[in-house]
Amino acid sequence: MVSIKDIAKQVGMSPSTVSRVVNGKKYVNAAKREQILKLIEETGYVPDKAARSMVLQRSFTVGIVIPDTFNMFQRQLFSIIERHLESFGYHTLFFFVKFEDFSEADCLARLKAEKLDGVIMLHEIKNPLFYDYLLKTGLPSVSATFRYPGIPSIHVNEEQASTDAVNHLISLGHRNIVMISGDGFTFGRQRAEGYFQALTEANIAWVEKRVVFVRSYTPEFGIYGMRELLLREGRNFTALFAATDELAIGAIRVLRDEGIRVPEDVSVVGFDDIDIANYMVPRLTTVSQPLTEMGEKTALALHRSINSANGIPPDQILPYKLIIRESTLAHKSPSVVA
Amino acid sequence: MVSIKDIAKQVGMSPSTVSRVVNGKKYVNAAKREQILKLIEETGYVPDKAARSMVLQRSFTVGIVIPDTFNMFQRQLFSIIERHLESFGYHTLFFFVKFEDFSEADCLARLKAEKLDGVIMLHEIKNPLFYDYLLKTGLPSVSATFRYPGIPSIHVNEEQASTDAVNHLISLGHRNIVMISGDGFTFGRQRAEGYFQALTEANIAWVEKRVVFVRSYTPEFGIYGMRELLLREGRNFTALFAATDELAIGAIRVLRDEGIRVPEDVSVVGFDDIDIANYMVPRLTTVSQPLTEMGEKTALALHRSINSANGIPPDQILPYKLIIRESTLAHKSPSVVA
DNA sequence: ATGAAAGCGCTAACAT
DNA sequence: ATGTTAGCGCTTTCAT
Repeated sequence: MVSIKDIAKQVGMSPSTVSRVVNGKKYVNAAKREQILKLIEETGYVPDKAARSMVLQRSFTVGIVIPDTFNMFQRQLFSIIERHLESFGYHTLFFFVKFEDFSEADCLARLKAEKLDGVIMLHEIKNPLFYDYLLKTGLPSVSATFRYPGIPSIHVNEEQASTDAVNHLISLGHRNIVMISGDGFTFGRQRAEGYFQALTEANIAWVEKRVVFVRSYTPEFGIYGMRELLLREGRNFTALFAATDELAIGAIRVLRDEGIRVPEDVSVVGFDDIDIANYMVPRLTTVSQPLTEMGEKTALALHRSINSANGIPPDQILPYKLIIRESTLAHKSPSVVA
Repeated sequence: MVSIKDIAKQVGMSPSTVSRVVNGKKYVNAAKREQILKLIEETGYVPDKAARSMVLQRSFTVGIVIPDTFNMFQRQLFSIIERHLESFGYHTLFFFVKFEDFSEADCLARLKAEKLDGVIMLHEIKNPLFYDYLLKTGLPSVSATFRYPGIPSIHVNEEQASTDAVNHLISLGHRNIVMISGDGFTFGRQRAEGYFQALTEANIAWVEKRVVFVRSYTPEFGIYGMRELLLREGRNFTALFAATDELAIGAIRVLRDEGIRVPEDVSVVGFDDIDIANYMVPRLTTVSQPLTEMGEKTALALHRSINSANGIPPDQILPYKLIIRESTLAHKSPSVVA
């Protein structure tokens, strides 16, 4: 590999001069600069990142912590964030963390081993030590899609959004509404709370067990969730609120396979408005999070946090939007079933 | 940040001893080892990666080059690869490359700046300089899903698989088959070749313009592709072969919106067997690539290549499988339309 | 405007 | 078994 010394030797100058050229510093003779640039071009020299990071005590890269099973919403989000980060001049290092505790510990260790400029959390780590580290070292960090005390975060009002989603169902005449949500992350609980809230406000009696909590938020678990619901409730419901579009997709699969029509027999609303939602049959009614804005704001908040001692707004709550498509329909009989 | 010197000082030993403990080397007194381990635990010390990488001249990390618009198939593949790489003790660094030339150049520069142990290409870069670098430096590398001369690669016989897919349609009585494929990557062309091949073998006259090549392989471009087909052909076809499931998903959207039923009016077969294929309505008939095996083999081939001077089988061709689901049906009238 | 020298945190070769 | 030393590739004082 060609190093700065090689370049220096070949042009008969010192490494310092080459370094100055590479980093665009002043105080170097124009002719010499040209000569060096030319040689760099020819040799394809690129400064060693490790060496650079060692002396500078920083890496110009930010870490993104994300579940290794990231869903389509997160996938879209991190692309946007990555793009913005890059426009600010950062590289991006992904930390895919699995659900197991050891994976979180491992992630923390790797995080420490890098001289990151900052970190973005797209994943709600359970281990408090993780947040302690962030907070204690003052490593600039931002969380997106969830809140953690002390860490600036960008998110939507999950509970309110869910209440709106369920209200849509209620306004369509549905009274008999079930839900599939998930464990493990705050948002699953929050979305369920929103559901309870809507029912309460509408004076519809609700019971805990009409929402089933599954282990993950994928279509596969949507299948499990709906099967469980069918077991618990029979066909005694006319609408479903799924905590994610992917859960909804799995649930709809089961419904169809059981000969239950969506939306004629059961209306379904999802959450996230992932790309594919609009390609499903029927197109999915869902809550759209402002992906682009979220990504932008997240990258920007981190950038600000890195470049200024003074505080960042600890919390930014972004607007969501209910997207009504084809998977919800007015309840046929106006009589209340429940 | 706590360094190896801090640890050494606190226990009153030399950095070398601490280093030995950290790296699990022999020749260190058991009691001292314990003492050091304890302090490391307490302080949360983690060796600085840059420093380590600098002296060792390697990083224990492998780079994965992947399009920034990676599709669901690639998404599933890289997760598997990442998991296996990790089990071999490597970390993973992602290089998301955009379609533009500057992005490829940038990717190469970043690649050079890291002391990677190896690289996995999940993306067919256009710039030959990129491959030159890999080949000249002898940096261990493996390409998956496509071939490049001189680089060991893991893939499926794309052309043959496509021929099989189209043969399935033909065996169902379809004679009037159109295709949507994409530019930019070899596989798009190969899959089209397979299509032509099947028609030729079945003595069905074909014309180039019954396959439309779109710019990308996403559902969105499936929409464009089908619209174009409808423009060119009217409704004069009974089956569609889409070069990816995502293209198929977009195409089916248009078909349905036009009131054309799938599979009753038009049969559709996709390619890749992404997770969601089985959740579509109708479930998608498609060609399944052996994702798991592919990921395993790719990681293993790289690992071997890193740890042995002697050659790796330059090419591994894996078996594919046609998965027949609900989106294909026998052509209603046995009379040939074309 | 340019070069010499020190040092970032670590490991390994070489003492002892 | 343990410590001392040199050096990985770079940037940055500090001289000149």
